[in-house]
Amino acid sequence: VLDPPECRPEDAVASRLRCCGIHPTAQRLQVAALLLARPQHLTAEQILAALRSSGARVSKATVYNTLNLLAERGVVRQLVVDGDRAWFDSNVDAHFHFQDVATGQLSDLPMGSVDFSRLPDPPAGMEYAGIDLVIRLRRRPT
Amino acid sequence: VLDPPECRPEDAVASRLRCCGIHPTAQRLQVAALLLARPQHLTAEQILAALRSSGARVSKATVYNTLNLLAERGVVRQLVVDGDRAWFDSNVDAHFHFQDVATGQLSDLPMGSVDFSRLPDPPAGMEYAGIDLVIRLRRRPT
DNA sequence: ATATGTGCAAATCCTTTGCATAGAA
DNA sequence: TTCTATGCAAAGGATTTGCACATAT
Repeated sequence: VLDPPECRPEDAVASRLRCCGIHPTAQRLQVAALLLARPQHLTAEQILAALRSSGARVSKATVYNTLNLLAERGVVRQLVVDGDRAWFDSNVDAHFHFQDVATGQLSDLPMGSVDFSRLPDPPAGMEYAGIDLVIRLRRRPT
Repeated sequence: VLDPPECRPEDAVASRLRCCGIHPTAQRLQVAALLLARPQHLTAEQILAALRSSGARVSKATVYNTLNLLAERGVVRQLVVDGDRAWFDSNVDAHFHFQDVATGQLSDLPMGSVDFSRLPDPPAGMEYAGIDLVIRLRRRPT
């Protein structure tokens, strides 16, 4: 992945937003910086709570707006693994997930731990837009 | 898959429910018969609408209750492919899905069209509870 | 000025729940 | 009876939306 030339390397997050044509406002920077801080999966609610407890002044609407915008531009990835809520993943590279069915907890599959020896051709006139693989886990009975 | 011995082959749907310990009431039979009629993916809302337009007397709550019950007992399978709504799949055998990202439409992957040459070991103390694979599709640009 | 963000609260949408009634054993 | 299922309407929770205000260029 190459950085576009117009990308000046000042603040990493800010420039990453600018690169995608996202105006880096205070709230957007806070949301993005929090989520992108490390590989993780967070819900909108978790992000809102974390920002507020760290003293940030952000509204719920802005958190949602921002996360949707970031996901749309490919800065983060939105995951749908259960019907309850959306998870936002700071890792946009191709990777898959475990989910503990009891707790809902998500974790990344180890890199390279999945390999397809066969995948279907897309139906006529269609092309792949992505592959979502979720391995559901339960506690092993003793 | 063997039919339990106490399963008399009268009405197929009714006995399938009884086999799972589900009391086959009128509404449950209607919901199950509609969904199980053929391999398909339907939402609760679609099922409710279809039943009502065919003259059935069912409430939304009962449709949800019934679908949850059927899913719990393994008669149907609940799919979570987008955050908007749950889909219920009449096919409970292991299989995967295409989803058209534009329309949300689901379809089954051709049987045997996916093969894993490598899958991760479950984390310590955990075991596989299932694998959900969704291949997102978009219209191919011309 | 003029475009764009932001916040708040209300609105939506899907799904669940509480409770009184209807039905089955 | 006694237990279970149903219907209705209200509740719930996540997400979106409308609109006035604040902000940045």
